[in-house]
Amino acid sequence: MLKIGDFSRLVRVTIKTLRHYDAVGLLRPDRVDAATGYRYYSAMQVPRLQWIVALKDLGFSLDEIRDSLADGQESRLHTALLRRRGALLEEIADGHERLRRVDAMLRGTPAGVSVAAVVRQVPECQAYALRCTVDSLGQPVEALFEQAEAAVAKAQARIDRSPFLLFHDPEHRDRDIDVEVCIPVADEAAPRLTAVRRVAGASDAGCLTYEGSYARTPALAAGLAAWIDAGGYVIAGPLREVYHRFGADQRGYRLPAHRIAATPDDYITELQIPLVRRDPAPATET
Amino acid sequence: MLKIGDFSRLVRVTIKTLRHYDAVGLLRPDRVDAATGYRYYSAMQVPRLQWIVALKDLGFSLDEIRDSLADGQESRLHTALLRRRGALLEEIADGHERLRRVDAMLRGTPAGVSVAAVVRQVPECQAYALRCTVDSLGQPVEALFEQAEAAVAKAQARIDRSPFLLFHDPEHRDRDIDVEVCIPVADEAAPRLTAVRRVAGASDAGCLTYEGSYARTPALAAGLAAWIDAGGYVIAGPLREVYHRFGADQRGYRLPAHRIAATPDDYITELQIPLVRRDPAPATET
DNA sequence: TTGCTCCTCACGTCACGTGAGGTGGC
DNA sequence: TTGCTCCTCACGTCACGTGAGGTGGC
Repeated sequence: MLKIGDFSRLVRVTIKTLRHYDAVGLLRPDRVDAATGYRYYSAMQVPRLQWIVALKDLGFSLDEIRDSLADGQESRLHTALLRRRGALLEEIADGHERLRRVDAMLRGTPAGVSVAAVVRQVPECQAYALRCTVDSLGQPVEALFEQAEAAVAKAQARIDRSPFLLFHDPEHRDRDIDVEVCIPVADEAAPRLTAVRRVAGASDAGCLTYEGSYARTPALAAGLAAWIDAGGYVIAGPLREVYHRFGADQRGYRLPAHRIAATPDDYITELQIPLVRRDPAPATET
Repeated sequence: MLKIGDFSRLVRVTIKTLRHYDAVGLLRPDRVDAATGYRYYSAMQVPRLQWIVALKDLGFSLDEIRDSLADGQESRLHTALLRRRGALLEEIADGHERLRRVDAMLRGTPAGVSVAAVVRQVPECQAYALRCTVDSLGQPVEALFEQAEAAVAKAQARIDRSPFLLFHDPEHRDRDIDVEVCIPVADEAAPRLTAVRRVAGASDAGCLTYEGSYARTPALAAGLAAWIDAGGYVIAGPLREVYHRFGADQRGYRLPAHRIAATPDDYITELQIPLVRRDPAPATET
């Protein structure tokens, strides 16, 4: 019989932890003195505690450990280990993904550059999409959006996600701008619509959200371009203009109220540009 | 100006989280109505929140994020990202190590085998070591331990870790057993002693702790051998017998009281055998 | 007016760590 | 007897989530 301090030294687990395992029923002392409350452990309990420590190091919760080590449940332990194996593979993949992102951010934030735009991931989505060459960004684009919203509304495919405009033209020549109007739709609604396609996301996109009328866009787009260049990035896909909150004059759409702005001052718009690093080498070696 | 619900939808962050960020001072609303307490956000706050989300996804704590995003502290962000990069590399290495261990445990616990012994890591250590060929495990080994403990005590190098005996003989022929007596010593004490060496650890060792006299050892060692075989392991190094608590008859040693057993019934001993998997292929593919 | 949104407590989560304040055992 | 060990609350950590109970605004 070992007092808690002796057992603690033997297995190199703190007294507090042993008391906690007693409290949650994970490892009960062999005997507890009724008068003093002193806990007495047996050396026979060492293997069980070693299992607990080993499983905890693998990332199991104490509840999972209790279940896995239940008497007569060896097969549970086996399946729990298999599940954990899968989870570990995912964690490792996540780690690589984070490493990629931290490297991207290191490139995007050379010490001293102000934090105006953000590099982040933009998810892939499914959208009702109309691509067209237009001669101006005003009325023709608006007409395309009204047409698209009408089709989506008719199919009851509208979801509460912001519509956006893709600029396929790398250079904005004054005439003949190649744009694509996109309305995100629900996956299950796709069969009811023609002209639905998957719009690719971007693992790194420079993003800039602003409030107010579209008159601000050109200046902000120029600022974003400068920021991209200063951050060591190169543009890797079409610019996307995302309309988070927009004109209520377009009444044909059935939209939730929070999507509708009463005046252009209340518009909320986001510019997103897919990026890749100019120099593909990692920022620092360890 | 956006009410919290609108801002929440815009940035896809829950209202609860936004309130929490307000409470901890990470992202204060642009304006708070004094009468109603309503929070109002501006679209200008979107980039900051996107930074917060991006850094949180990388594993930063909210405190670290607040520091990293402090005005005029762009260099802090840069150094924080560099630190995080190093931490991520470590996390990935840990993930691989855990994966290796979970595979080892999957091999060590075929469904249905009872959990008597444990596969775990045994750390490397520095020890005062006397290697000798003896003709029995009784008196000659005891004499070696007394000699070693005396030397260690004289150099004041004793630390509170269990001494152990290594069996270099793969087969225990009746005569001429090649054993090594080891007393762990502190790193900084090494120069004051001759016969100190680094004793290698094992990344996977079959471990079995028991209480009582050494008469139990042969039966338990045989059981351990059977368990190893059933688990698909092969012995990969010398057996180690670790004396966690042992005879008080050896009075020459200056030991903490919890190391000394009054009777052989109170001895606590552990058998450890380095192992490798018989079949080096992973247990399961995902 | 109804229903929706917003508010502020207060408590729960997870695996313990950190005292406070008191007692048993050599 | 002193000092060491052990005990039981009770609260803190971290980043929110989950109600409870109540109110503002269209």
